[in-house]
Amino acid sequence: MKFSKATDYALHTMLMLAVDETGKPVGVQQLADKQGVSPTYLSKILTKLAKAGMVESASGAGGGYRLTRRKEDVSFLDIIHAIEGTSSLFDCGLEHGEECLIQKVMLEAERRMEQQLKQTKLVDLVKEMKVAAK
Amino acid sequence: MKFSKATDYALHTMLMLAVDETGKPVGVQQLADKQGVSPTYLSKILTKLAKAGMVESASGAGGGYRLTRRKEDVSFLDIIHAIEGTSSLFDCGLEHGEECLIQKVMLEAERRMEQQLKQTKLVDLVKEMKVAAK
DNA sequence: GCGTGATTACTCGGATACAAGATGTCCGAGTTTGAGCGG
DNA sequence: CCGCTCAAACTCGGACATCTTGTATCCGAGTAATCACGC
Repeated sequence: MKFSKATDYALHTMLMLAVDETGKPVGVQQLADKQGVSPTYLSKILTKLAKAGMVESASGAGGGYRLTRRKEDVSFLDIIHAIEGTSSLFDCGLEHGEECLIQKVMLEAERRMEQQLKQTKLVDLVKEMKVAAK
Repeated sequence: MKFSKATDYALHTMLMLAVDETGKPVGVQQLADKQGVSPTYLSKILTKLAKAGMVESASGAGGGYRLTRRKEDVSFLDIIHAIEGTSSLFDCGLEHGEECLIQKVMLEAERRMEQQLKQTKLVDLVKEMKVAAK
């Protein structure tokens, strides 16, 4: 029960893209270097983000990745769901007739966490970073 | 990023022990049957719960497990921590000078979930079950 | 009736097997940019 | 100066290799209750 490193990379990558102001695509190489990951692996993660429609790729020389959606609209939860999947964290494997009370409690707890992650957008962190940089 | 089945078993097991009124130890065999798990595996989980001090074992014939703490005092979080460990769900592997803003957001989200899990006690479910049984 | 020993019903812990998922690498193929070169 | 070709710099996707973790089983050892037997 831990978030995967892939999620870690994805979040940091998205943040880097959000910080970038140029509008030009950023190369995988560059993104990978800053995080100390191999470019090949990171490109896998980016493929997932692309399939989720959060990012688009430009191939060829000078190519790379760029956000498709506005950074005001991309939440942490979106990114996490793109990498980890959207299924709930807890499954009650038992088949005791009625609905499982334990399951209900767990889902409610999960919902609280997701609520927090959904309301935090990329732009929030970008702003914080600019403030700190002053 | 999912809760393990072991956690599922642990929660259900603890609930069964909490429901039991006799005060006599309940055998692993019996607990395992109700959940469709092998007794050997379940005993492993119970060992963890025992080390966490939530449960005590009585060996020999007629032996089994029994709660040590009052069911008013045992929260979901206690049980989950006993099985999954207490380390946080997210680690920022990067070493970017300052503290990681992403990490902060993730920890806050996790904290929300844990707060919910901490305030839900075994006794709450026991009561609900009794109401439903009427 | 009473102690003593054997049997039975349990838990305990370690060692081991197995499977799945996370992590990471390699390679071949397609695409765009830009430079070089010839007309 | 224009257009063509070619090389370089990229991404894309699949196929592997590896490592860790979760899941599960097996077995030998210890322990308590119960039963049987002999005194």
